Amino acid sequence: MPQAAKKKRVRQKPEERLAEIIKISHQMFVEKGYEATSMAEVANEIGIVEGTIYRYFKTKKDVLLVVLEKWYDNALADYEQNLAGITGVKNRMHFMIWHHLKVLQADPVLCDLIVQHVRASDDYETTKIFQLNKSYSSAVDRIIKEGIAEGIFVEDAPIALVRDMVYGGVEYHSWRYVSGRSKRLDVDKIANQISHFVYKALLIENSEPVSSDTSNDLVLAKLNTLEAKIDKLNL
Amino acid sequence: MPQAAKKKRVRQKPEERLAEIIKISHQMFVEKGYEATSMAEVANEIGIVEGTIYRYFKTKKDVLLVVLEKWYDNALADYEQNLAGITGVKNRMHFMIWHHLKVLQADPVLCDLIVQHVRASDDYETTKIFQLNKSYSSAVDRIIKEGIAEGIFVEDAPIALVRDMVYGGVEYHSWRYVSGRSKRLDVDKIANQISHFVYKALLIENSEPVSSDTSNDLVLAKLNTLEAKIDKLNL
Amino acid sequence: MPQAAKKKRVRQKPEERLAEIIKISHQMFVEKGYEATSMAEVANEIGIVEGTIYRYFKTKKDVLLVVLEKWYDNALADYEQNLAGITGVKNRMHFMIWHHLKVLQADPVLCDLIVQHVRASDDYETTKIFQLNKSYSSAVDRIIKEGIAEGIFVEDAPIALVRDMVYGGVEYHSWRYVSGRSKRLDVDKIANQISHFVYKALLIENSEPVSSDTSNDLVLAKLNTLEAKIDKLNL
Amino acid sequence: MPQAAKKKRVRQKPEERLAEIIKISHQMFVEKGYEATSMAEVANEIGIVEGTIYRYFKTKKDVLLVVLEKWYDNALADYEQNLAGITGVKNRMHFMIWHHLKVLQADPVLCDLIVQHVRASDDYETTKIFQLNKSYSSAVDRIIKEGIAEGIFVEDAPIALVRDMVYGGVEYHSWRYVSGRSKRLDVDKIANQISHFVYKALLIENSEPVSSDTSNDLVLAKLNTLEAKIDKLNL
DNA sequence: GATGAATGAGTATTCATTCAT
DNA sequence: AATGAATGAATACTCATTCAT
Repeated sequence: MPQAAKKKRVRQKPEERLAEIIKISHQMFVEKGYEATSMAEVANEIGIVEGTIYRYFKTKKDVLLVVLEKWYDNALADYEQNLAGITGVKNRMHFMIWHHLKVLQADPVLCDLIVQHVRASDDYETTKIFQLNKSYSSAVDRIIKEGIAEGIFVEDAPIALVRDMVYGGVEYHSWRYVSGRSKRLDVDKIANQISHFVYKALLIENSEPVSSDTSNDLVLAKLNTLEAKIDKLNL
Repeated sequence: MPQAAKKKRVRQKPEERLAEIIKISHQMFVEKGYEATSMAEVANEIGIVEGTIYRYFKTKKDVLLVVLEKWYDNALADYEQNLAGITGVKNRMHFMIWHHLKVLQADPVLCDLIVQHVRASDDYETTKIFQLNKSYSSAVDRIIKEGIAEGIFVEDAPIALVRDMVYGGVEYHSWRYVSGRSKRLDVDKIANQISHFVYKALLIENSEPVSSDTSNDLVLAKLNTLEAKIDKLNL
Repeated sequence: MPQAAKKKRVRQKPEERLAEIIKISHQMFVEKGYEATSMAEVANEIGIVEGTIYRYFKTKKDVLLVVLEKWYDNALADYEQNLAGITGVKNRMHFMIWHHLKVLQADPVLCDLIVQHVRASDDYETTKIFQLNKSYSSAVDRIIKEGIAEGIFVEDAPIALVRDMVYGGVEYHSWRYVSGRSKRLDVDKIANQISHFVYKALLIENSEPVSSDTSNDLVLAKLNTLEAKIDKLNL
Repeated sequence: MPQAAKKKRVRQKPEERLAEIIKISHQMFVEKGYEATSMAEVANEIGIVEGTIYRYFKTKKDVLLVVLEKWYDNALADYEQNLAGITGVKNRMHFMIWHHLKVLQADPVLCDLIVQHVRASDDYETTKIFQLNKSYSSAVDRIIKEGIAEGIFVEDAPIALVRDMVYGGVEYHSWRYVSGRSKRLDVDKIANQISHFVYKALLIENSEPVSSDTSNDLVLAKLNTLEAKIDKLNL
């Protein structure tokens, strides 16, 4: 078909143009998938021309990378802060899992893009996403170590394995949801189940009741503190 | 002019040709991935022309499907039998997990192909692979139900979730290995860890040494001690 | 997909096999069109193998040619005879047109195949179909010449043109029907219209009333009277 | 190694490139037919690559469609105007037929392409060509109705049939010429013949010298004469 | 800084026909 | 006589990327 009407040429600041490319690419990658999205379509949607995108990005994959980085960065923006504000191993563990589920629920497609196109590539470890992911997943390690330090988790807790089971389980479950195999993704319920499950599995065998309030650990900690103080008083 | 020697027409039994196509495709899919493998390459590798492949398969994706089916079928060939020969919930659970890890360890790339190209497709549920997978994963359900029936697992064990965590965890862990992020895949160790982990998480709290209603007692004991101390102070 | 169950090998007399190939090809050409019908499909439908067809035919086009010949031959089988049994220029003309319409109505697709694949080819004039068609269309010429000889058609009747308009008109009209642009193909009505149209156009201007059966009666009555008188003379 | 000189990237105005593609495609379609013309050949002839064509056209068939539209549009450009300038039913009818013949004579192959590839397709009625053709053939209807209104054509003139015979006849005749079966296409002569033929066939019988209800009378008159002569004999 | 026309290297798939068995 | 496995050449269409303007 012959050409359609010429689009108006809108000149924009580089940062805005860049932001626009990222935004539209993000949208289209999510809607149609990475491979099914052609640069021409992206350009057309923005109202610019393919060549222009290549002034900002060396490669289509670069666009994807930046899109994913931006999104990931944003998704984890307040994660650490929020996590820092939560006390108690169980609470923190619960929040971690809950947060991961939330992220997956909000943007399952992007997660998939990371899995398929970033994590699989050879230079994954050089990407910013790898860094983000590392710091993200390190939280699991920290929390478990906290539990160990507090004496509620077994000393030989298989940290890496727990991480794998938490993330793997969440991803696997979410995938069932994303692919339509599961009807609903009840984030709160699943988060509870998983955290409870993991918590229980890590507990020192006779250290504590598994069920009980999530505040059990807190209570113990407080009690210990209290005891110490009282001891001092007694001296 | 480059070489253009006429290829000798080699006639082969259909089963052999078919097997050959499946074998070479399998290899190349594993080595280069599905998309990066062109039918021309496969044909060339075998020493036939593309058209010949299309006498045996309607479509490239069909080739993939059959390759995966064949492999999967084979991988699960004696699984049920072996599982049937194992007694004890813990042992059975361990075997189930160990077996899955073994399969993934042997052919992680094919697993990936299933995830990426079969599980993702709309007609997944009509594939033989779906059936295989279903019967495969149903083993998890059965084992957990056995545990419940035997009175060692909690009545409200989140079966689906456990399944997700087991498979998800195994896949995630294996993926780290496959992608080279993890050095070794110690199947036995991991199988032990996971099965232990899951087993413990599912145990009825005071039914076995694993759990602990004793923890409650501890708190109570602590509180009693504390109370006594406070009482002393008050004197 | 791998091979399905082997078909039983049925050995047949060459003539039967040939007839079968022609029959099935005929059917499939009509149903799916020439290009859309593959030799493999034809063979499969018969229960034989591609190679076998090529023992009977040199080429796919040869199959088509024979199919069309056989059909055409058959369609015109009793045409000449029937035509010979009809007297009167007008009646003969009407029959000729009516017959052509009937043929087109019965097998419009085959006619189309002739137009598209046979008539268009360079060696058309060497085909049997050309011969058949020639003898077929020569009937038009003969009838018109009869009309001229009888003194009812103008001496300079443009015979070739009439032939073109008759066949062209019929084909064009039928095509509208075949392609669904026209609802019904009322063979009798159209045959009447065309023959009437042509007849009138060819009539010597003041030789005879075109319409009216009433005029016929008058003439007949007159002729009868005349005959009686002549008979009397002969006495 | 054969020549592999890098092609110089020649940039051209879109309209020119488009025109070029249409022009060359037109030529090659005419020379080799639609199916036998590959996009690669067209591109090569122009000196561009296939991909470039696909910047201007979505599909090979689109190219054909535009080629045909352009040509048809052009062919009919001044038809209506010229027709409007001609008075008299007979003259107008003659011009209509003559014009159609002229078009066919000038580009018989393209007509064939329309017949084979456009008119046959399901979405024919959505094409511009359909519109053009419709308005084109409606001229026949109008002219015949004029004749009826003027009282020179029979009231019940089978308009649709006439249209079929005119177009069908012209096409059929032209086809004989195109396919080399007819030596010459004497447009003027044929146009005269057809228009005369049609005109005469449509005339009210005794409205003009052409027709004749008078013919009946003439016969009767002759018969009367004859009778008189016989009567004389009887005396 | 931007444009957008042009590139070029794919890629799956089809099918009439051949020929070794 | 038949088989049917194998051929091989063709073809429309895609798209990330480049570069002349």
